[in-house]
Amino acid sequence: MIYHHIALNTILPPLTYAHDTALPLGSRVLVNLRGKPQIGVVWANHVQPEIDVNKILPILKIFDHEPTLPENWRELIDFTARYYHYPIGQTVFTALPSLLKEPRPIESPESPVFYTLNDLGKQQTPPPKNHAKKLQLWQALFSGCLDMATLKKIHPKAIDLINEYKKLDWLSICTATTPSIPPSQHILNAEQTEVSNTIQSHLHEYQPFLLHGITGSGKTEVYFDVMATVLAQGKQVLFLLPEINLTPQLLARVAQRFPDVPTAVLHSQTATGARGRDYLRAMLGHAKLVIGTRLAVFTPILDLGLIVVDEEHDNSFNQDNELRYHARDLAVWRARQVACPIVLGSATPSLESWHKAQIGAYQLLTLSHRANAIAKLPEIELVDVRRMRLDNGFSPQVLNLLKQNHQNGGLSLVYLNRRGFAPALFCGDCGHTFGCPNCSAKLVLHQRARQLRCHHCDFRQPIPHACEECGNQDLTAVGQGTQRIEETLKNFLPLAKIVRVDRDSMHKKTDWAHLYDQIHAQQVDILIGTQMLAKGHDFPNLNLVVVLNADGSLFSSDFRAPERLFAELMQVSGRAGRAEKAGRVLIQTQLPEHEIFHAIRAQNFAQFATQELAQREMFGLPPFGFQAAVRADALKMSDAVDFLNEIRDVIAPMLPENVSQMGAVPMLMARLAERERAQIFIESMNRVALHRALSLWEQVLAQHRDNRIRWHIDVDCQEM
DNA sequence: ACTCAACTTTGA
DNA sequence: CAAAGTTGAGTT
Repeated sequence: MIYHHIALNTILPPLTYAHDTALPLGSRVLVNLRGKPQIGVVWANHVQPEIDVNKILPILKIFDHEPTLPENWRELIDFTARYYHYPIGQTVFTALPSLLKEPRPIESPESPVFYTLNDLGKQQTPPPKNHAKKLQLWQALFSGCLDMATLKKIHPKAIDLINEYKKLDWLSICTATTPSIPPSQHILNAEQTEVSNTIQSHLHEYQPFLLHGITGSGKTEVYFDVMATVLAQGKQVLFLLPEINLTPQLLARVAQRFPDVPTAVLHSQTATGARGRDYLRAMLGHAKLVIGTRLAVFTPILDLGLIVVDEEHDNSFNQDNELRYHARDLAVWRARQVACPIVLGSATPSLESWHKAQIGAYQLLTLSHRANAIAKLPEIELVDVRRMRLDNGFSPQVLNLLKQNHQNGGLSLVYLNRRGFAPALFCGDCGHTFGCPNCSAKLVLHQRARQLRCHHCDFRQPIPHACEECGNQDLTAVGQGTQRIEETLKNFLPLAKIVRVDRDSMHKKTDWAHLYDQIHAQQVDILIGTQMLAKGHDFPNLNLVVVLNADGSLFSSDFRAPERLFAELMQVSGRAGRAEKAGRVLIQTQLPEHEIFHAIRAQNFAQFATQELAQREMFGLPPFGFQAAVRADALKMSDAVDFLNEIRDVIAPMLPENVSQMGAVPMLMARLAERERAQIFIESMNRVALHRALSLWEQVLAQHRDNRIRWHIDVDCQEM
């Protein structure tokens, strides 16, 4: 009997099961767990059983005929589980697409077949010119080796023609091919060429690059130029991007630049079947280009030659529930594992990556000019609103400019990172504000839906007519949300076509396509939007950006708040002036003297980063020190706090040197979904020591089980 | 003797 | 974690 460790979807380490032969590691199997059949993955074989061999159950079913999950993927999972202090089995299950978690065999995708004209075929007369598509197809077969999907794109009846040519014995058929990469239509400028060449001189080794390129500097063209080389060598490329919203745009560009490259797309909204299929295509090496959001970092890839992480500073790469991982950091680990280059690109890099570039761990590459030579960086002006009477959140100056720009036929963007109508409802008599019953957040007024809503737990209630406390009927909406801004502007500029873009107005993919059509047809005068609109979108005519109420976050106690604000403001400013029209940016602020605005006005990331890193170094904060949070939640805050402090005191005497533990404190968002949350920070200048301390916490937490309290560990936590 | 929910243990 | 086992107060 051979004993195996099988990774299962539990918090337990892989469990022991028996089979009469040794099964290959990474096989999918079916085993009984507590009498119920469950899918598992073979994690080790020939193991010495640690429990009574009579209790060991047989493996019920082996999905042989299926390709096994490769060794480097299993190493990635092992590392992820270890680094983020999360059970292996559950890590496996977050890394697998649902198709592979189903207890039935999967048909692995057929090796794609490629067609090309053989010598006999090439001697034939091409189809006549009046059959344009037929001729195109013939030419494609003459010069390249293509699969059916690509051929169908050229000519919808490709199947019939191929069968006809096959009968005539004009074709040769091959099963593996390096895709043909047509030469780029786009000519890189000197700076882009230099950056691309630098990356390409490190193609077969582990080398992380931090590509710092200002907005509109053409980072994507650089990625594509390097990708072309890697793909032409037959190697695969993993391309990560922060949001699903951005995939269609990128895919369109990919389809144009790499029409013949088989591509896999992996994000949470790709359908189960398609995602499973693309996962396998990447794993078997059929898909050469693998594009996706953070979860795509777990895709097994047969022959990885390059990783690109676009907008590497973006927080969407961080998963903040269940398995709390950072896809950018795991991507760097993968690059090292397979010895390939990785390009982290951003206009406002994370201070972690910037610091690594400063100390030489990453190679810094810079794009300092806009790719479109006519496009100028926008001018950024601050509007000091401290002593100003604002009209529904607008300074007179800003309203004037919006009016002017509309009259001149320009496109404006009003940016406000707050959706809804107003962020709070306020009683003029007693000062009562309406809070969420489940969270420590104010309810946001949604005028059109006639509701108060909590943006954290989605609690909803109809708008009350009177104050809960004093019965006063005079309730006022305080502050601005995108809906209110929309209303104000519609009154102010009744002839302007105004479109609001936020989570409440954009539900479907088609909404985005529609918006793009409208903008390109110049049917929009003013866009009002949140973050959603600021990220990565390209609106050529946009020449005025207005930022309302920029500095709320500077009062926050989260040490990353300035970093986020800087990135946010650069991001949204960068939307302006992408084409020939010069761009102008106005930022309304209460804190015009704040240090951060010097760097913002100068649009100088390096200056900002230097300032900010000096601060971080002084306090031993990341990236100089390493930290993790242990969080607990309970019905009562005091239970959560006491629980954490109790465990801290148990650990204190065994704590490794140079690790420090703070006291437990309520989280910034202290109440969420009817539970109260506390956290304790564990910090060290030494990563290994920090992990030893965390393993200790894991052990002690497991011993102190208390079912009123739920807890988790968050390594390199991004939210306070 | 029996029921049900709260609490504890266990999984191979 | 989630399911099955254990316990014990409260019925019948």
